[in-house]
Amino acid sequence: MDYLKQNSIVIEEIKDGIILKNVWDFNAKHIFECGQCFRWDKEDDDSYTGIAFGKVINVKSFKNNEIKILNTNIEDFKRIWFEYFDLGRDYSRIKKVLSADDTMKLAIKHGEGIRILKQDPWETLISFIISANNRISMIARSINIFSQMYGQAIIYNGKVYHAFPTIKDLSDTEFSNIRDCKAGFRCKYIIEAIKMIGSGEIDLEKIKNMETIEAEKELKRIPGVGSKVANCILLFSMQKYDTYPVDIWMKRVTEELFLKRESKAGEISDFAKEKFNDLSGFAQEYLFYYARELKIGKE
DNA sequence: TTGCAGGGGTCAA
DNA sequence: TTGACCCCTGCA
Repeated sequence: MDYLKQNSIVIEEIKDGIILKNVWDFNAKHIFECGQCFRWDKEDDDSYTGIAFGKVINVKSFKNNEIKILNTNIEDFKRIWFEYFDLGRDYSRIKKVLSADDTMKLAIKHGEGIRILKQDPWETLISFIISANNRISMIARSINIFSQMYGQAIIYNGKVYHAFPTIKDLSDTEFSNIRDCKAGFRCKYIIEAIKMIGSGEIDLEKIKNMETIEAEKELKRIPGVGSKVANCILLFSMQKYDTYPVDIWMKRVTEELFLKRESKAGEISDFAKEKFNDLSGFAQEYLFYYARELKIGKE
């Protein structure tokens, strides 16, 4: 099953942006705070301003299934944001299937508006290398500094933002001051990753077209990329929904809600594969958000 | 004020 | 299987 659906979204152009109507299963807070992305900041009006694919936009979701996106137009929506927000997928159906399990039903209730973004694989790779044994606020900060150092400046509302640097932006860089981005021991991994992608030794587009198992193996050739980071890249930027990234939170929540015992990382991903199959990635996101909201497993 | 644990893992021994 | 690893925050 592919869970795709006929799109019934109505697009209306307004001054500085667009309004989308008939958008189901979309909650900005759930989407931007479920751990999949690091470049979206909450504003005072509960909207989120973020940077992706070299653009800055502001997104606000409303209870009546309307979404307002500022600093964009219909053309960019069709070209970039429709796919980025995975608007062609029927999350209602996914939730219905997963809700056959009572525990999942409860978790989904907390994050009912989660959607898995289709992010840029290159940016996702570097971002999740930085995420290893790190805190969210620190990860976001490092990515921001890294972007300021090497990425293109974008002005929006009188404020300067920086696009995540493309591999081209980095081609002649020395990286003598890479440590300024405060990524600590991960800096050496970042440099190695840049070299491997830049030289073509690793081809992310090719990996995206591989089967999940092969793709994970290939990603793990990059230093700083282990199982968890590889699975995040696969899920958040390569549409491999049969993945179940296991970090400390997923270990806690899976043990507490399903396995009812201590277990190893391998056991947890085996369990997920068995139980959720090709919806593992979606289940993972609902559970992750639920676990963090309720601090499950953390005494 | 200082000191120490620990955080959305990975690597090397 | 285990400890080190940058950097920073929270808390004693």
